[in-house]
Amino acid sequence: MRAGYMRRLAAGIYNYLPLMQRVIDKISTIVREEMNASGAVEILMPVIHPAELWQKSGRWETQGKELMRFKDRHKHDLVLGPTHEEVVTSLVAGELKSYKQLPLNLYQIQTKFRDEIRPRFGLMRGREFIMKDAYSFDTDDEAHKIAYRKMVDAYYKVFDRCGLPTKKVESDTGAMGGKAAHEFMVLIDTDGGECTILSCDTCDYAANIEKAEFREIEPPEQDKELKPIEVVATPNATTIEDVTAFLNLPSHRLAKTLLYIANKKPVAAIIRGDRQINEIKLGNHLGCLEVELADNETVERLTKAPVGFAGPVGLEIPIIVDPEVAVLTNFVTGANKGDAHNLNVNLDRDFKATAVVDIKNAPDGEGCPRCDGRLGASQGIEVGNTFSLGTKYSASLGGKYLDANGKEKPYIMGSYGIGVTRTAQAAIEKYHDEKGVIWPQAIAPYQIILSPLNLSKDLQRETAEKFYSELTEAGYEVLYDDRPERAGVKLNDADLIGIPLRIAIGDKSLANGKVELKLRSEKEFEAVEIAEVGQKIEEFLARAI
RNA sequence: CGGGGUGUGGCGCAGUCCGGUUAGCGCACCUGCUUUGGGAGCAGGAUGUCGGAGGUUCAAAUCCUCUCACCCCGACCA
Repeated sequence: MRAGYMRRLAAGIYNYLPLMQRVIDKISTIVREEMNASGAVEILMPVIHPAELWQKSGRWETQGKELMRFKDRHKHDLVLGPTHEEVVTSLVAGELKSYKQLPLNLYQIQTKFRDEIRPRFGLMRGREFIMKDAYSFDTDDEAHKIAYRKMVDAYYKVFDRCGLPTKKVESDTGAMGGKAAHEFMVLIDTDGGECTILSCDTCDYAANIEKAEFREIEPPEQDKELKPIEVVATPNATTIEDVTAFLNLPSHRLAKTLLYIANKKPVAAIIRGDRQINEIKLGNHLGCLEVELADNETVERLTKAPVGFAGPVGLEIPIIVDPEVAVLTNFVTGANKGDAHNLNVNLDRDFKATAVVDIKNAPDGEGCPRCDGRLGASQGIEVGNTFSLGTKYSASLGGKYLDANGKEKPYIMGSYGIGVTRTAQAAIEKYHDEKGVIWPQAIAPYQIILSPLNLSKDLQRETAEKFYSELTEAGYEVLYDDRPERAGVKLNDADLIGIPLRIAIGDKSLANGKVELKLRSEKEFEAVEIAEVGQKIEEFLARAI
């Protein structure tokens, strides 16, 4: 980053320079305070994990290539920890034997590793990042709910204190497993978000697009009577746009057939032409973590037609149909023949569905699944997540306690993450202008930047030095720009690094016994009598984000 | 994983097609003088295994082979 906060060392791996280190420290402190207040206890676990733990939980396989693996000199498989469910469970399994020792919540703040397929967006998706991870252990679901609630409350407080109001949304559990999950999203107006969320305009339903459901919708206006199937020539029309244009039909009267490879077997997914496939929903239905679009060769082998003309009629592989398609009549599909489509296709009469399940992204503007409201899409950055894990890890890693009746039971667990470096990045993304960053004061590296505009003038230098010692004495964090640079350089740099309050000391105001206070978030400065600066600082900072 | 691209002082680039003096330029850096309220001017100076290995050649940043690293796009198209 240009402002001197960090430097890239390798793809997705960064050095944090002094300013960023202070920001990380501020965020960590807030996180620590709120975690401690919620009753969680800080520990520190190793970065390197033995592969056995990951093999026991099954994530050695399911985490796939994202897991950083290596071997030591004895050829033992080791892992650089991306998260610590396995380690914490095995730790607690050795310590906790009685229900009297529960509930328990352990957390740590530490560097994590994920070998992202494609690191990008700086700290958004790095291969190495700092995360706070907490793990709760409870006797039963009721107790777990209380622990979960506490974490959620603590998360709202953490992000509010950081100046980043968040929205809690439902999310997919992914490779983490377990029962339910939420993500904490910072909403971004511009297009800086890394994922799309849908939220209801009436109730508090909100979900990641990976997970979002919506109310069943009415089928579009269409024929009541089933017409016989008809093959039409559609030369070179391989995309939905081509076919709608060629046949002069709306795209929602078309059904697109996508061929996937799931667990090494082909499967067809059929959704309306105007919808987008949701591979996570499809994968969840099929019971696998990753589904992959079939390559062109496979498509041609299965459909006996070039890519672009796939259809369900005559396909001899499992066919998953989206409910929106199931209610269509006389729709259009590929004909499994080059340059041809089928008209008037109907489910059940012309082909059988292996399953009818929701496998599409929830479209913008559709009905909320919980109330009469409408869903709207917005961009967000995920800064925290919470998972109800059930007994997935405790059962596989021997995490058991004795209950009041002397019976052995696995703990009910939860896992809770806050991306510390990503929170910093989210703040930058949310609060910046063309000149640079505008930090919320709670996580700014310094509260005040002191900028004497010409250090070669004795009066300016002496005034600045006096301010620096007095303000520091008074408990403010002050960055003193004592570089012998020109005024323009210093003022631009001050804007760039985004310290909330700037005190400029220059001849113009100093001649009247004044210095200039300016908030980074505001346009105008105010010349203030030197004697009144202390009081004015309070007023200014109270106004800042 | 597929496609494209780039590696040359600290940073950004030119030179490569068509091999041939001492490998240039801008910014940054150092010294001096002037300047000093929104990214200063002049003068002088330092800085390079041309990503790496091998090869062709009298001669390689330049041609050939291999390799490494990084960046961008795609992998939500049927």
